[in-house]
Amino acid sequence: MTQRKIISFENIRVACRSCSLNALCLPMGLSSDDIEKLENVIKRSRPLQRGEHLFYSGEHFHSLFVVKTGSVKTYTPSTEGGEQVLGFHLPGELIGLDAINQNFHSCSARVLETSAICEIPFQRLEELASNLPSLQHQLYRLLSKEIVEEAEMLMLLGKRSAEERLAAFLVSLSQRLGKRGLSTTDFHLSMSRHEIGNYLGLAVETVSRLFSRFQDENFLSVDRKHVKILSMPGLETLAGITPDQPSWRESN
Amino acid sequence: MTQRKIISFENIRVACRSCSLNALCLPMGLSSDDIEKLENVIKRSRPLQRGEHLFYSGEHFHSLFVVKTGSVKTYTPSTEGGEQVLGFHLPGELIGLDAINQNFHSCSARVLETSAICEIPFQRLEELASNLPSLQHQLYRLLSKEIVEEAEMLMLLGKRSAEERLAAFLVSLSQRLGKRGLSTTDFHLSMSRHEIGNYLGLAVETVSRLFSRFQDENFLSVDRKHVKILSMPGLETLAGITPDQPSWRESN
DNA sequence: AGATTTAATTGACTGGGATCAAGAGATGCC
DNA sequence: GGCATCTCTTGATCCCAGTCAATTAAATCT
Repeated sequence: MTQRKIISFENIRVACRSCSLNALCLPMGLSSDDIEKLENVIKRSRPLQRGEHLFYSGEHFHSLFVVKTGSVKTYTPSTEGGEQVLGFHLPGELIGLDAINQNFHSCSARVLETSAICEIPFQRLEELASNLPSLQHQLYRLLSKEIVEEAEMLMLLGKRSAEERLAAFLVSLSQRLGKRGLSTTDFHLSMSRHEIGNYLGLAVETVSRLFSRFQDENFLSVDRKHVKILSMPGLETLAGITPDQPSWRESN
Repeated sequence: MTQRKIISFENIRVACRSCSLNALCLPMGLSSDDIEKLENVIKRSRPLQRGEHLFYSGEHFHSLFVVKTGSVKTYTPSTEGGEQVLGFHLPGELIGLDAINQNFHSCSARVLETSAICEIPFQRLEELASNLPSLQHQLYRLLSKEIVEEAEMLMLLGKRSAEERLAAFLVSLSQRLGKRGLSTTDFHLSMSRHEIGNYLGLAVETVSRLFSRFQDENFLSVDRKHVKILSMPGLETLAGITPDQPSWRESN
């Protein structure tokens, strides 16, 4: 079930230039020449199955990872089997940035469904970035973006009600799927109710009850892990989204 | 009260090499030569008074800031006067990393007491980092460190009780003061109860009650903003600190 | 296909912490 | 100095969401 990690017996050369994610992913905004140099550094391994880990908390840090297809959750295992889910990661998202600090991973990363993953040896990336200012800047940006997103999450956990949290989660997920060319109103949840609750600081039962209520109130229809959003404006209102948010929040 | 920002009419050259913080701050681990190059980039302005801002949310990003003396809080102002406090920053800590992402500050930074601040124009820092791999790495590390710290905060807000939150806050503050050569058991809180509560996702009244209770139970004595910790082990227990934490959490 | 385990839903109850309210100190302002 | 404002403390009450418990529905195993 929780098998050991990537055995890269087959390091396929990655072609970022022909990858549909390159507008969202690390190569975002780089020149074609620079992307080519980046490709030489990136490795791709066999697909991982649900339950496999990219890395474990405490493990030595050597690579960052990017989801190519599928989804991944990151979490900090706490003593006594408990855990705190830190995030759910969709295609194009970079994982492992927390590990640069101490050369150890401070969280674990587990695949939620069969997923293809790109691996980026950090030292080689760092060397490359020294010579490519635009890549260096892109890396700073991605680190900074993670900080901003976690800060938004702090706000959610510190100030918002259960209803606002789940609504905000669904709206945010919908937007992220949209950026990847998928439906914003009709999608599949790759994580369990338990994991959603853990992520949002809520009990499973609360999450379940809220799904039922959102359905009763015709904001969405839910069948097991399949969600159809029926009223996005309604959900946004529940999420307490203030439409005065400046446009710079929209990016990537 | 909320005056506009730093008017650097007097850009004193900063001498990081003779600054007592250089073991904690940006220069950490750099060679003396590299620190000298860094000094050429850093500006210092007149001291700021309580209530003045380093920057406001939404403002254009040009510089990072480091607290030299005093303390600063960062927060995201939300609609209707509410706010979420994101952090309290002590000498040697870098502020503004969230702004790299979008070239806008996504939070505001306000001085809690008269403070000296070093300003680091980011573009010049970035250029310098391209040529100094150790500085480049240090920057990645500091960004990563912020991510780890926010993740720890997510855990606190998502899973811990009010008692655990306040105890953890005090233990953490004590440790950070200790690293700066100050007393770990006897210190002054530069922030209000309200700000502590906001930061920890608690009501002011809850914070106040907990201070009283911790005092009744002889874990500490508190007089207004002055705190004396009487039983650090006791507080650590309240904080739910598992002493099995590996040593790599201890750094900086 | 049937047995076992795990995930999800729903109901009943409880409690931690928010909210409301009042009073006591501080601090700032003419 | 004295009035006003803001901060902090303490008490009383309430309610949101957690916990406990039971049922149903899926997924996994053999």
